[in-house]
Amino acid sequence: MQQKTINFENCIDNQKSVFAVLTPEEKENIKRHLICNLYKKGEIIFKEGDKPNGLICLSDGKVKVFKEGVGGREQIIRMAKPVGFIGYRALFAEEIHHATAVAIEDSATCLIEKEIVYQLLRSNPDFSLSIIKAFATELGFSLDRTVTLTQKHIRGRLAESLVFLKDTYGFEADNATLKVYLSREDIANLSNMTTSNAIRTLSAFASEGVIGIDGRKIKIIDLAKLERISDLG
Amino acid sequence: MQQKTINFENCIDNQKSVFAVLTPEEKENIKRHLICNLYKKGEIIFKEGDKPNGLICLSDGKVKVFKEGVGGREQIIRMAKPVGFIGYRALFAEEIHHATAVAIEDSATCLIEKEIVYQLLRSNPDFSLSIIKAFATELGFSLDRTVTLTQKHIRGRLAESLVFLKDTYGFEADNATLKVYLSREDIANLSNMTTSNAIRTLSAFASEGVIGIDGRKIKIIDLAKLERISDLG
DNA sequence: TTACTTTTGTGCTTTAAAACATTGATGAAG
DNA sequence: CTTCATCAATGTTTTAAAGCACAAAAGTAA
Repeated sequence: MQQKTINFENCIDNQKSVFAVLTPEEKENIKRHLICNLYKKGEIIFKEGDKPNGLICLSDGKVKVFKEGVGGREQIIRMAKPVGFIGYRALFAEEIHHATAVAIEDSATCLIEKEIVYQLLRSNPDFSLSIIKAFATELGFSLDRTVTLTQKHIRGRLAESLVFLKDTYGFEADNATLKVYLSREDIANLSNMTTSNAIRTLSAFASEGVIGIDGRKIKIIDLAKLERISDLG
Repeated sequence: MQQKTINFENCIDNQKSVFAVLTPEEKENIKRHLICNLYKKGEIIFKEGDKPNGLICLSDGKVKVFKEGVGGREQIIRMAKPVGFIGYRALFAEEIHHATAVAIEDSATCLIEKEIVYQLLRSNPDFSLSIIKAFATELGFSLDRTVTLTQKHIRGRLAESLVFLKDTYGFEADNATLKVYLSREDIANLSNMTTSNAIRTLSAFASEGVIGIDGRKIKIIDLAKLERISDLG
């Protein structure tokens, strides 16, 4: 257990989340029942086969969610940031988890029990509507991704991943360095390629002046060119 | 316009659909407002960029839904059968369509206007819940598919597609012939491969005695073996 | 029918990406 | 500081799948 102070309530009060449509009373009720957890970098939050027992909100940190594929090869299907949710698909499908969530840096989560979530869905139509919209949007991303992961070539896929990481986590203060530090293997698993190819292609991008590399620090030097590589496929 | 008589109400009364939770009055109200359409084989029902104006139910026929990828290559993301819905993702995400739906045989659809759908979502929590569950399940399929399409080899992907077609459309009276007749190109677009490779691999399966081919008629001879090929990747 | 287009089937070539092997960094643990 | 382990980098080989070219078959329309 860490000593760091985390504002767990940020999950509920965030104006962009599905909770924005809740009444103050509903929010208070959730807050009273939050079950919060801390995870160290590398720790598993849930894994394939686990039964979901509530809606997990990532309050602080970063999390990768991946599926095991053929021969144990993992495909990263989501990168979560605060304040976002993880594991909700299995919860609402009433299935066991089909993916594994691992903290890629020290992280904090809050869990809202299943019963409370369903109670809200039944009592607040706006909440249901925002969940439906969130799922429909997410499904759109997933389908887009299926097409790009299968059709783009290595350079296109890697470029797309880098742009995706930028969009998700943004830049450090220098306005160029990606605010997320992944291993080459994770970058490969996100982009559907082998680790060697991720390394090779990152080097290629660096020597072309599109990005800068310093260990796990990746600096985007020419975003327009990176986007062009991504779009060309 | 065809003369064939279609029972359009099957969309609403189907016990397995999301409408099963509606009251008789709600169902009657929908039925009064149904907008029905007939499409000939090959006709477009909606295309990428169109604005959805309601929930489309496929009442009769078969429909493929695909996205245009790199270089215009199409990836089939859904195969719809009666009684199922198409185009609902864009509707609920409040986006334009990100995919195109084409009838692969003469088909009939009913459209439930957007306003009526949203009115139901607001008034009937069970309806919302079943929509949420449907989306969560669908997202699960999509994520599974992303992994198999990217990680399995050609034989595995094709075998998976054939099993998928069997699960979706079932068999003819002989209990072996797939009850759907796709071009080799469509089979390829479903399985993320080129047409030549689909043809080649189908021939290979046939000569191995796993399937039988007679034009577009595909007979599954050894389902267990086909599933094994699919699982091995 | 005939002509024309589309679809299917094959063989051959090329290429992108995986697999493998090895070495050099980097970093944590004793 | 040294040792061990993980991670990154790079070159080489192998292979799966795409690309291409062409011929045969099957639909489709005039």
